[in-house]
Amino acid sequence: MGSTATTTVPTNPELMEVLAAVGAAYFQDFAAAAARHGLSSSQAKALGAVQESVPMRALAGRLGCDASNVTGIVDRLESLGLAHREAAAGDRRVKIVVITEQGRAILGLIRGEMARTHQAFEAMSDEQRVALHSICSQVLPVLSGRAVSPQ
Amino acid sequence: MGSTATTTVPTNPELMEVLAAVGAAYFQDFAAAAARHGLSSSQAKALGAVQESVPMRALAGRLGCDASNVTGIVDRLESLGLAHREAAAGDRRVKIVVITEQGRAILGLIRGEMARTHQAFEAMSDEQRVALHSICSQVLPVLSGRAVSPQ
DNA sequence: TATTGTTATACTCTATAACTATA
DNA sequence: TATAGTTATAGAGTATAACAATA
Repeated sequence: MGSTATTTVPTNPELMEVLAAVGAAYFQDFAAAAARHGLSSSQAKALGAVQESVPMRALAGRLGCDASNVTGIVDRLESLGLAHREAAAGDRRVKIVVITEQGRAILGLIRGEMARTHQAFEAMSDEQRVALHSICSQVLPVLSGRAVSPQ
Repeated sequence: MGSTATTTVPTNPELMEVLAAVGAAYFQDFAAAAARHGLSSSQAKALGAVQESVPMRALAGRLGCDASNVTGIVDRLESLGLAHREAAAGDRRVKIVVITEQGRAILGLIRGEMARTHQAFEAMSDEQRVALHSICSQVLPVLSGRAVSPQ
């Protein structure tokens, strides 16, 4: 296939539109897969963020929310046996969130069951996969505010 | 530039990771810009979804939420003078949400003030813009469940 | 004094169910 | 009977402020 039609360079608004649509669709697929395992999208997102053990405070940073919210989210993960709190070595104030084996298993299931996402990926050529990954990797530091500051 | 390093084809998990990160960063940029204008991200998303007039029920579909939520969201847009309800011609049950001039202006401001997003786009080459737009457009129908059904 | 985690509070988003007015 | 929109209700996410324990 590969159309040879006019390849006009898309404008910022055009790019924003498709990017927003793809982001929303991806998120819905994620939320639906999480819901099938009894997790809200926030809980599932948190589960993904604790694949490596992390203090409560740092987890709030990763999730982009206030630290007070993390208490409740981790409470629920803990009550479901998907993660637990451990005391930190040096500082008795901090608690470290550690994912359990069951938590890791559920996380793998959720990711594997994002059917539409996998379907979308499988519809892509190798060239497209390489291009998408490269563009996202390049754009991410700027978009997330972790770019090298200008000047 | 353009590295000639090993261009390994990324796996599904690798693609999911960068895509999720880009989507989350984009959404945060959007929510922050909306908040500067006193709108929650849901309200701003709804505002973007009514650029063309749409019945309440259809708006719920576009936002991917239950119809009962739309009442409150449109209530707030209406109280802010950003949209209003109109009676539909043929069916007296349906109400059509219409964006106001002020609503359109605020929407334009919000989109224009997504600084990180624009910064990210401006860091992209024309080739990358074309590739990203084309990939997103191709992938969107599958990801959002509007693909041609197999069989 | 500052920091970590928690609790209390309030607001928004969300889904479910029941209601109304139309069809 | 079915549909569009609303209302009531309850659960979860979120931020702010205040608190206890620790640094």
